[in-house]
Amino acid sequence: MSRSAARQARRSAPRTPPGTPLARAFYDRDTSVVARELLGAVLESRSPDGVASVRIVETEAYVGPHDPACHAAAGITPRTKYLFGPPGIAYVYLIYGMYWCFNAVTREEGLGSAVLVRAGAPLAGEELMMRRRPRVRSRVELTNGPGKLCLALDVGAANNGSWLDEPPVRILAGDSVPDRDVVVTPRIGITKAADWPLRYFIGGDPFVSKTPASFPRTGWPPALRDTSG
DNA sequence: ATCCGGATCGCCT
DNA sequence: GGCGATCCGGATG
Repeated sequence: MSRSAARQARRSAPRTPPGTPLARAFYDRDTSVVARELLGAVLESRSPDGVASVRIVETEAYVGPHDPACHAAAGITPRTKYLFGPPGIAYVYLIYGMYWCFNAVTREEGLGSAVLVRAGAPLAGEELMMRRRPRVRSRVELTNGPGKLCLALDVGAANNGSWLDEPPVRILAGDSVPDRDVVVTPRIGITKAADWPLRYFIGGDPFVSKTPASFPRTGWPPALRDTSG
């Protein structure tokens, strides 16, 4: 192991063992860091129909009231109530009157910041997810978007405000994704703060919702480059 | 491959 | 009255 690799390993010190829920303290940190570190984690939903889970491959950070694209910028409403709740709960909201979007609330209670989970790769319960999305023809359409993900996992209003370390919807530690595989770009589908680079995805993963024709392999954090050696 | 409109609810001006 | 952190189906190069 090289000197820099050893440094790297030490910096990412106490990893949660794969398959165990991420601790509530995991979410009580800078929202962009949480967004980055949720890549590779497992989003799992349990229902009477069975268990379904995905490996998270795409996230976006919505960093608080100073972020014009964040729902927190409009203040507390019945709809955004849980966005302002404690870190480690779900914020699930209805978009376009029709689809649900799933977020993990971050940082301190009352700030109003969260990570949108935009896409995942099926791990368990793929048949169940297919049954929930009968019109889907190809495998990637199952979970390659925030609304699709919620349909496949049956995430909706009932999960709003619930803790993410407890069923029915949990986030579990998964494999760690190396910086060289992480791509950072502006968030998509928004018009305000459209150039803020707060979207994170695993480069080349087929389940990413929209992959640019070419994207920088900047890794993460963008400024960190190993110049030793 | 890309563009467009429709569906439909919460909250804004 | 309008605009979304979207998805789907249909029309068009």
